[in-house]
Amino acid sequence: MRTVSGAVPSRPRLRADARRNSEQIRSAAIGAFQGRGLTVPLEEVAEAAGVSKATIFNRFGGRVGLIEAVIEEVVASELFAVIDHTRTIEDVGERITYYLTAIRDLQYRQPAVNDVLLQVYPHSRQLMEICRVGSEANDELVAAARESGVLRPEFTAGDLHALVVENALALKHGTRPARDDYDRRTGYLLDGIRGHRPPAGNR
Amino acid sequence: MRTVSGAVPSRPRLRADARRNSEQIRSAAIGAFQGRGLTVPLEEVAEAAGVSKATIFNRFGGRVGLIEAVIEEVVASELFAVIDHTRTIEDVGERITYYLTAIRDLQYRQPAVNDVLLQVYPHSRQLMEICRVGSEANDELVAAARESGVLRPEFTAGDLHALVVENALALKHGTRPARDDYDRRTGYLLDGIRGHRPPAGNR
DNA sequence: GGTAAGCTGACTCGTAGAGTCAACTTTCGA
DNA sequence: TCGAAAGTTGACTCTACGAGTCAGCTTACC
Repeated sequence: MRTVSGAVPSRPRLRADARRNSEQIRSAAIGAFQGRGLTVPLEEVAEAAGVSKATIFNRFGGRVGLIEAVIEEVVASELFAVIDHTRTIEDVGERITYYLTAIRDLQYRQPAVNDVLLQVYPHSRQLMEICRVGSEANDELVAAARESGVLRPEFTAGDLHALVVENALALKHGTRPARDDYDRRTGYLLDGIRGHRPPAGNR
Repeated sequence: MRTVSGAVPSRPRLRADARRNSEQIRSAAIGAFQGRGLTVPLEEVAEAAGVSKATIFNRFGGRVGLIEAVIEEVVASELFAVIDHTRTIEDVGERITYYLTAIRDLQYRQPAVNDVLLQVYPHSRQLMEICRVGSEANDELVAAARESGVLRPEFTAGDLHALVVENALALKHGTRPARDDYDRRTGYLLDGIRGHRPPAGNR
C-alpha cells in the first residue's frame, strides 16, 4: 500500500493527556476535513475534539501539520486506490470511463480531494506530492488512450487535467448538484472526449 | 430601455464638475468592469477616473448603483445580442452550437458576464433581470433542441445552465486557459451533449 | 509534592475593501 | 463680486474572520 508519509521520527514520550488529545484531534480532524474540506476553521476541529484551538497548535504546529497527519485517511488512500485500480483495467476505453467516473465520485463525496487538487496549501510537500502522483496518472492514461484511439486525437493530458480541476472549482465554489444530475453530466463529459470510432451500440 | 418618465423630483441639474466626474467615473467603470469583472475594487475605478472613492459614493451611491449605470454597455448589450441572434438561426443543431460557443466566448472575454451569471450582487434587480432573460433563453433552446432530437433526450435545461455556471466558476476562480485550449474544450462539450442518432437530414 | 509538560482563555494580528464624514474647494446665480 | 449651496476628498472607522501567540494555570509523572 502506497502512503505519502515517511517515517515519523521517534519523539520523546508524550504525557498521557497529550497523547489522548492528539488522538481526539486527529479523529475530529478526519471528520471535519471529510465533511467540510481542508479549509474548515481549526476552531471547529478543536471544538469537536473537546480541546482548545491552542492545543492543535501545540500538538500539530498548525493547520498544515494537522492536515499532513490525517491526509492519508482523508484523501490519499482513496485517491491512490482509484489510481491503482485504474492501472489494472485492460480495456483502455473502460479505463478512461472508470477513472473519470471514480475521480468525479471522489470529488463529489470528499471536498478535501478538491482542496488537494486545487493546491490550496502549496507549502505542504505532502499535498503537492499527491497532486504530482495524480498528474502522472493523468498523463499516463491519456497517453495510453490516445495511442489506442479511444479518445479524440486532439485530446491532451492538459484537457483531462482541466476537466478535473474545473470540476473541483465548481464543487468548491458553486452549489453542489443533486447526485443523479452530477452523474448524468459525468456521462456527457465522457461522451464528449471519446473518439468517434466505435460505430455500433454506444458504450 | 424603460424609464419612469416625469418623476424626476427635485434636482435635475448637476453642477458642472459633478457632471464631468460622473462621466469620467462611468467610463472608468466600463473599462475596469470589462477588464477585471464587477468585483474590481472601487478604489481602482476611482483612480482611473481621477477622483476619490468617496465621489463614486456621492454620484452613484455605491457599487451596485455604479454597476447598474453601466451594465448595459458592459454586459447586457452583448449578451442580448447573442440571445437575439440565436433565435434567428433556423437549424436547431446550429442554434445550439452557436449559442454555447458564443456564450462561452463572451464568458472568456468579459469576466463581468460571469459575475452576472453567478449572481454576485443578488440585490440588484437589474442584474437579476439579465439572469432571468438568460435562463429563459436556455429553457427555450433546450426545449426546441430536445424536441428535434438534436440533443440527447435526457439533457435538461438544468444541464445547460450548469454547464454555463460551472464555466463561470472556472473562469472566475481558476487560471484562465489559453484561448485555443478553451475553444477545443467547447467542442468536447458540444459533442458530449448532442444526440447520438443523427436527426434526419445529416449535417 | 516538586516540576516540567501540557492546556487554555484571551489576546493580537492581518487582510482588504466598503462605507462615512468633517473640513475644504468649486460652482454659479444674483 | 460674493455668499451659500453643491461637490469633493483625505483620513478615518468598520466589518468579518480566522490564524497564530502567550502568560498563567492545571495535570501527569517521578
